[in-house]
Amino acid sequence: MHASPPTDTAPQGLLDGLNPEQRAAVTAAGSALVLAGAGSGKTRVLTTRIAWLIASGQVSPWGVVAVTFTNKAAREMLARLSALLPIDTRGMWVGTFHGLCHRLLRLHHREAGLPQSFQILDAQDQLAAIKRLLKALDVDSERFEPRRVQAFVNAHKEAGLRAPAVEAPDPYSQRLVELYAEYDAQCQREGVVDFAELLLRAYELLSRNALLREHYQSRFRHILVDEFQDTSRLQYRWLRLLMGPETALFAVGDDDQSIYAFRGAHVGNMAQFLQDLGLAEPIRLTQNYRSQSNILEAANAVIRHNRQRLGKDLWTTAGAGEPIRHYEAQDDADEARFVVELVQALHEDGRDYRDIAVLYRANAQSRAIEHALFTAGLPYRVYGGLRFFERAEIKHALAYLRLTVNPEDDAAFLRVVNFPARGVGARTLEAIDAAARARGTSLWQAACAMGGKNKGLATFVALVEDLRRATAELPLAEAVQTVVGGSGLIEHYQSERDGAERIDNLRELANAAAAFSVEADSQDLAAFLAHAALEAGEHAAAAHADAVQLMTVHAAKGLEFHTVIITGLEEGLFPHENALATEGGLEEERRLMYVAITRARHRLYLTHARTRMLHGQPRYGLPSRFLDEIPPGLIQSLGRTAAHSTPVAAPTRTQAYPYPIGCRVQHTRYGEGVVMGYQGQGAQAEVRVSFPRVGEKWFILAYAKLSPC
DNA sequence: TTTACAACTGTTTTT
DNA sequence: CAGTTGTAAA
Repeated sequence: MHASPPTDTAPQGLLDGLNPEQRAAVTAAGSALVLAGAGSGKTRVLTTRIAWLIASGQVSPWGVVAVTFTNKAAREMLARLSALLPIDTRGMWVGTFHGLCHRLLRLHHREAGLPQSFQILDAQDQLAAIKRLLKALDVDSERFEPRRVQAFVNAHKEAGLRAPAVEAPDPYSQRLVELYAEYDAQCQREGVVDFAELLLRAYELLSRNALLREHYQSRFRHILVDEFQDTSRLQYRWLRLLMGPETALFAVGDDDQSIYAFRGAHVGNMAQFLQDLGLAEPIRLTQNYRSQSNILEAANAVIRHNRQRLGKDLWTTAGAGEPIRHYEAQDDADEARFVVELVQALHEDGRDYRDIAVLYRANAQSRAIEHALFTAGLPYRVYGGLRFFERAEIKHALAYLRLTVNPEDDAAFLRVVNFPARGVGARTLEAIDAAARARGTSLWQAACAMGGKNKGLATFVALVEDLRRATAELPLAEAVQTVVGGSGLIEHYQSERDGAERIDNLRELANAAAAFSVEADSQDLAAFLAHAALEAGEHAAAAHADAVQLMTVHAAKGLEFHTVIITGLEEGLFPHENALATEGGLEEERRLMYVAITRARHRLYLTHARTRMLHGQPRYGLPSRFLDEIPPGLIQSLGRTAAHSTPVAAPTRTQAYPYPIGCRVQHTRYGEGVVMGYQGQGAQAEVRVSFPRVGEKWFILAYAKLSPC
């Protein structure tokens, strides 16, 4: 069980190639805080330290906890670790906060007051559960918007507060607190747990159960945390609970990359940590191994505008590199066209598509760029958006699966009791609900009791029982296949216009289950369902294909690319207007910009559009202040002409429309109006005109008798 | 009960 | 503009 005694050579070899600061961090005795700038080799330090601790016999793999922020980072850490050391990493506690808390709760579900096969609600499920609750309690969902209730519940759980502990100064908050309590009661009844609950429940489990706490405290000798600046107060308190007198906490973070305050991240944890453990100074890693110095200087210059920081400047031995290039686009379509032409030009120079990332502040911005790349025939891959396990058809299939594990799962029941439609409508549902309420049972039990009354309902009950029986003894992948096949979902989507992709996804679900059972060495359906909720599924198609990478700045954190294009640099968009209204919002937006810039190794392009379509309306934005914060000497401006001098004519290029947007035109019937936009090509092309009295109208360009004024 | 369509509304970032 | 919600008709 214990690691072999230290050998002189093995641990030393691990330190080869590290700079003095990195080495100090890896070998630090006891607890330490590492302030690791972007591209300073933070992940390497973290994994090397674990390897070094194990190889030098200071700890066994069994005594290590490593917490990361994303599943991807956890996987990467395990992969690097097993490359450094010949150990079996499967028993190690490496994962996200949510993943580790989930593990803890599964192991000790009884002590945590949860049923053995408790299920996890993702954000979508949680919202649905709240809507259902509001309806059941007959709450005016205009006054108590479901999203707001959800935010209220999550914010307080993340602060470690249960409903009775929440202060409610006014009647409105009082009602919210009541709803919080009701929501928790409903979850408890149904045996489900939301994301925030995973953390809070795990925290409470350890804080209330001294025996359990002491067990883990003496077991875990080294706790390592990645992206420490993104931990919440509760997460930090959880870590502290896990620490015994002999436990060392090694936290790596960068306050300049703290971009999740909106979700409860508390940068103050870094200072708190120093204070709690009596540490004087963090270990600073400031040498950057990623970017050319022009890029680094731009990043340093931007982040220097923030007041709230621990302070550090990145440096590099790399050369200045190319200037940063800035393009001012006419509108979002022009911006997208610039991206297309740039990608084509870079590719002709021999650059792989996968080396190029297009970043944006908000997901909605991807559409225009995707459209342009698609029509130009360029390969691209979009990160984020709807993930595999979040797709409606997958959630339906998962609901059937959940019912085979636990038919009392009301949320799953409601999701599929009438999907595909089998004649169980609102009325029947009301009756089931009333019966369940009267007898204090789950919807499923009520449905079973009144089975014969409604033919569709009886079919459904029989179906779920059949599936349950049929899958009881099957290995995971086959069970999934059986349920998907028996659910009738495939037949349903076959009759739908664009159901083909959905059917493909349903088939893919069985593959995902097979992959899971190999990877996790488990045939447990409940575990697979938890995996689906916790890891919404990167596993999208062709991760390794050569394609331009499209993602939000948030999603780009931790990644790096040869070339980065940051789009939408307009006031109101980046920095986002909503952020400007909140305390400290601007500084967080600036950190976001800092993260975006530091993703680039060699080339950085910045674009902004003078007008951008938003909610179907044009919007005018001034260039982002972040552009002004970059020293002018580092930036080269690309004029419109320069961009268009690229010989490749993008096939996306909007055809010549007769009147520019904003042009005043005369219509024979409605009089004078203003051209707002166009749609379609050739003979079907339509024009949208806004008239003072009648509002906006669409006309077929070829027929509308318009003349310029 | 289901379907079709009109009206309305809201849009930051996510484990 | 798109996704959701509500109302009317089949």
